[in-house]
Amino acid sequence: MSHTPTPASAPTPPTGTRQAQKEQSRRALLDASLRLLDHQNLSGLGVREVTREAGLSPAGFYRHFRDLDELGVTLVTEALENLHLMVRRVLAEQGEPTELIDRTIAVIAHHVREYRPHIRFVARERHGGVRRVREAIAAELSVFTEETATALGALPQSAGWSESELRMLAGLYVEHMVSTAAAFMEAPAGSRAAERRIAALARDQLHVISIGHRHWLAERPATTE
Amino acid sequence: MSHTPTPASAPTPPTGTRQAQKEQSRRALLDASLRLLDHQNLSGLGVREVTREAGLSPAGFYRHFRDLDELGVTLVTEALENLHLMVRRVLAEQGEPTELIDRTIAVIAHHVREYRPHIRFVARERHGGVRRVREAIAAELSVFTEETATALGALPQSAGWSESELRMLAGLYVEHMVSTAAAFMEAPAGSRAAERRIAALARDQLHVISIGHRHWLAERPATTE
DNA sequence: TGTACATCAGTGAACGCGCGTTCACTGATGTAC
DNA sequence: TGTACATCAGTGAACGCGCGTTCACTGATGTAC
Repeated sequence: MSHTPTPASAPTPPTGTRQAQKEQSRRALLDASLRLLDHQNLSGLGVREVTREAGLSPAGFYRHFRDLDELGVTLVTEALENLHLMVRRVLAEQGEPTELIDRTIAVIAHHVREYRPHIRFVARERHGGVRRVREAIAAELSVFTEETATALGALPQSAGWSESELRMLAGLYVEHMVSTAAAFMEAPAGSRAAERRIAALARDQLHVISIGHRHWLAERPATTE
Repeated sequence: MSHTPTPASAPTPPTGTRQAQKEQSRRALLDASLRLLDHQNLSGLGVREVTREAGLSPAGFYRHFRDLDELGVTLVTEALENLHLMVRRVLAEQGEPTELIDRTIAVIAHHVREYRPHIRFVARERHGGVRRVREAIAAELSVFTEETATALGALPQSAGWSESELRMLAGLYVEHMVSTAAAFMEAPAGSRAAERRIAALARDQLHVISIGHRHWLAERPATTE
């Protein structure tokens, strides 16, 4: 913190180099894993495979992680931080429903473009074979639903809604966001045409939900709650 | 076809026994795989693992399948036939929206209870590591969306809807069915309480969509289509 | 600045193991007469 | 019905291979004086 910046190529290497190099290797392992996970499951990953892709010797792996499960958990955390970022950006939007919907979709599309490997990882492992990972994802999505419910509660069209009704609606929105992100992700990498098609579809679907939102209090079924 | 039924425990074994025994082994391999896939990915399955679970020798596997990919494709086909059955049963329902929604959820819950391993398999591999499997699932879901669109088009509240609007709405319903099935599936195996909670939530969410459906023509955004 | 020692990220070789696949075989099932 | 031969589902042994993990090591980085 209070150190002066280290000059480039000093004759005596500056303090901190070692730690920075270690961090670089760790990052290389994580990035190599994300690359391999593009066409593979977490449970299919191998130590030798990852170190090969990262350019380390197999034994080097153990300077950074006890085993692949530990690396897996690290990836989950990273991926979920990412998802978190996306949801927060969506919820920060303001304005009329129509603008709000368009900006929500734009945020999702941008986020998938920027963090495709992380998003793919979450989609793949959400119902995947590793229980600990599945539960971490479910817990995070449940937090998102709560946050979304709070945000929805602040909108004028939610006046008179109970908390559990808000959570119900939030669940619908979150589920739709997830499946829209998955759709963007499955689209051919650079295809603007596909992206536009998906965005237009998602937009209309969000409008259907939004219209349902507006008329719910007047038309909800009798036995709700 | 024109054979008489074979009497039990004949001194000379009846013709057809051999084929029936082979079929039994094949079934054992498929069932063993489904059991193993309850806590594992398709790409994590092994020939020796499957034959061990099925009670065959490793070499016996090759009398039935060329490799695990072939077995995997067979499982996909079976699971999707199952899903097909479920969707057909949902679409065959008739009546007022409220009844229709309740019966839809009942069909999904029943189907998940009956065919949990198949449903789990589809959920797990939908975004899983095997492209061919992923594409088969996507293609099948797309067929369901078309069928659902046709069924929705026959309802009185869909008068005046374009084909592409019907597909858009059908996509929303199918996506919701899938995520409801996934929710039932993740619930603790026998918990009626959890099932009831999920069903009540799904019911209200379907009502929101249904209300949106009813008001769409009057309130849809200007630039649709 | 220079020197002597400590740390520790990364290496290369070695291990035992379970894997997928092949092979020649066995014996119950099926068929022809 | 009985007999002699054909079929082929399932077996057990064997193979070569890549895996995860360990180990003693090396040499660049860091520290104390």
